[in-house]
Amino acid sequence: MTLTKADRTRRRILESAATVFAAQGYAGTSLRHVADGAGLQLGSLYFHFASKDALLGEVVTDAVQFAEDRVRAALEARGSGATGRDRLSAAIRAHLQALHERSERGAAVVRIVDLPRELAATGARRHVRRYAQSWSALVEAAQRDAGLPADADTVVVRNLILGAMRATVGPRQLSPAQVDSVADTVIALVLR
Amino acid sequence: MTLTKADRTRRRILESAATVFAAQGYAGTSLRHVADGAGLQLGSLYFHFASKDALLGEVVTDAVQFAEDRVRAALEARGSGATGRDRLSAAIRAHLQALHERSERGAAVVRIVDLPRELAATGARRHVRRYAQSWSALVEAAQRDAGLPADADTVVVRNLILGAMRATVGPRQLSPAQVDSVADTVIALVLR
Amino acid sequence: MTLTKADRTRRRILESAATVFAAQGYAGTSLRHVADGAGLQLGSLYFHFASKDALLGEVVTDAVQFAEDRVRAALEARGSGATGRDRLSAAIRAHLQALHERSERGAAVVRIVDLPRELAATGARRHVRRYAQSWSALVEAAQRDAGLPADADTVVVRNLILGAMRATVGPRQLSPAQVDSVADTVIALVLR
Amino acid sequence: MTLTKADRTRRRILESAATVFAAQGYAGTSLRHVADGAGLQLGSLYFHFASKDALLGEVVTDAVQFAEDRVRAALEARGSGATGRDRLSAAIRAHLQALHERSERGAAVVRIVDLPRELAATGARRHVRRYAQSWSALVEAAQRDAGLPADADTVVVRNLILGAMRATVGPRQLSPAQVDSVADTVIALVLR
DNA sequence: CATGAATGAGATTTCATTCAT
DNA sequence: GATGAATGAAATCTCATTCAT
Repeated sequence: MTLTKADRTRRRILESAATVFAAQGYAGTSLRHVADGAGLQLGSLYFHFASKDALLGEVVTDAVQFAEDRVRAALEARGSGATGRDRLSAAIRAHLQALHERSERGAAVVRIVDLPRELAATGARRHVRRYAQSWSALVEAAQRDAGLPADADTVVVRNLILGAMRATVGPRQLSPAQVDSVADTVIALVLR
Repeated sequence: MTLTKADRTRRRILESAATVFAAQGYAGTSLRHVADGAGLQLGSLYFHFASKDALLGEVVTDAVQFAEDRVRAALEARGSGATGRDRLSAAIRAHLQALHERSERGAAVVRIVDLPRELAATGARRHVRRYAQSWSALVEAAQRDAGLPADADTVVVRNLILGAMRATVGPRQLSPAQVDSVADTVIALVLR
Repeated sequence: MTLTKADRTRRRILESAATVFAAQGYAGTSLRHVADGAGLQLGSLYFHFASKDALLGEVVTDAVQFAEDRVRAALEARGSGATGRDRLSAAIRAHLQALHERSERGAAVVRIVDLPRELAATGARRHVRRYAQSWSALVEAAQRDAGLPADADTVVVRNLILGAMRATVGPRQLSPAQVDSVADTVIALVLR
Repeated sequence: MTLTKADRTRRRILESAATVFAAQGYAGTSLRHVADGAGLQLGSLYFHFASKDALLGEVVTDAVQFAEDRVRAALEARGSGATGRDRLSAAIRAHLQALHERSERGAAVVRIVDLPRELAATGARRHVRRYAQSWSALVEAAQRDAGLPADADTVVVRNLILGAMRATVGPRQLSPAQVDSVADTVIALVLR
């Protein structure tokens, strides 16, 4: 197999860290807790990640890429002829699904995106920014479509939509059906 | 008048704590930092508050009451004849204004409301819940008005709207004019 | 009394630290060991010193000042008419006595003066340099006196003499009589 | 020839260790640093040395033998008819040259000889003691010659001379010409 | 009311050491 | 012979909390 032992351990650490970061925030996360979740001793984390900051950076990068992949796939499924409204609607559903996926992947984005202090030194910011920009494009297209208010600031609208979706993640996990229903509501609310 | 020295110190601590909690989150806040901000020694905090948790509880209670007051005042200004749409629109503007007020009062709600773990033992939860319920009522009325999608779950819609507004608070303080403009956008987005 | 509780604790920490630094070197010194020697809990050190580096800085400053005082007193006792030979001879005896004084004061200079890496940020370097310069002056005067080889580099000679004296400090404490005898030998060796 | 691969690796480790031990002291030396210097992975050290202590023991033994060889060669070059003064003078120059040789061999003796704690279990102490005794013999002969004060304790004088020379090793490497000049000064100072 | 001093638990990080491969 | 992966203990430092003054 092409997945080394280290690769598998790294992934276990990333998943444990994503869960704990999402639940407790950066400062509230203890690496001992992360290590426990990964079935490792505390010191062993440092074989795989240089510091808590570096670990956060990789978790965020990973989570953003995950959401990005889901959104891209959803848009590709719509085909190139779709309207701005349709595309935004598909993206909303995909983003929500990613957010509510098993906490080890999706939810981490939620809480951490607004903790930029610790991300300073890492490369994760680039990924976050790129993902945000792809949402700006989606919003702009929908504004041209009259799916969204045309005279509002695109960035503000984008942040409102992302913020609304972020607020749907709570302590309890939602079933896929519930996620779908929430997606319907978001779409009904913003894409009248 | 009847404001004792202790009362004034208490208020200074609450303001300092609100600022630091909002900026750094609960776990990221050190009481030394709070004490510095209040011009006190670390040990002196404990004369006024029993613990960090208790301090958080009071900050949240205080901040929620502050927002509640603003929203109530805005609604009263509309008079009792206003439509559901109008009332929700006024509440959105007032809530946003409270959120972006001087950090010592408003912003604290933002980051902390979604840290229910630490609030467990305090009375603050009651206030948060009561405020949320008053928003449910506003949303429901607007749904009856056809200002909002009538067939969506009221609680979900309420959380989406509050979440969108919460996402407007960032590291940089907004001017009153900017807050007004953001309020226009939120209203345009959800109350088409 | 004019010595606060904190002052007394600080001194206990400095003495414990001087002993341990001298015996184990900087890297080999654990602050837990220092705290034990001072009869404190580990964490309590940080009320008095900001970091291990800062503690080292104060220990070195303290030890250098101690040796400086002894040498100055000895020179003053000789009076202003003394020859360069006499003055250097008195300084050697005083320096050795300071070095072999209770380990909590003197010996620390010994091992630590040649660990300049850690002293970088502290003000201790200034003291060390000043003390070294006063020795240069003593050596130079003795060279003019023909007490020491006149054509040798003053700084090199100074370092040889200080190095020779430093080598007299070992794991076992010397009695004052032994220190005196060692001083006689040093003087006989370098001030023929 | 008969130098196996393991032998060559061992030597690389010893050289790296000598450099790092000399620069950072025993406690300040991390085996990862040593391994890096030898172009190996950390774990591989343990194939060649049983522990950090054992490695130190071999480094010290090696360094002492190196100095011993130099001194013996210098004495043999003087021939058997040389005076005690001449022999001591030659030994001083040779010892200094060994001390300032490439750091991988010489300098290690310097800092480590006075860390007897860690050497306890190893055979290195024997070598250090033997080398020190050969210096005692040199000093004693020079005392009989009237090259050194005759009534001083031989061991004390020996330690002063070795200590003075040790103090010449600093962070910066000296050129052979500088070493020669320092040797001249040491000889002028102690062998008037 | 407030401070100064101390505590003890917990945080991140480093490091010597082990062992299967 | 050497590496990769993990361990466990110890290091420095932070912090909520206590309590005598």
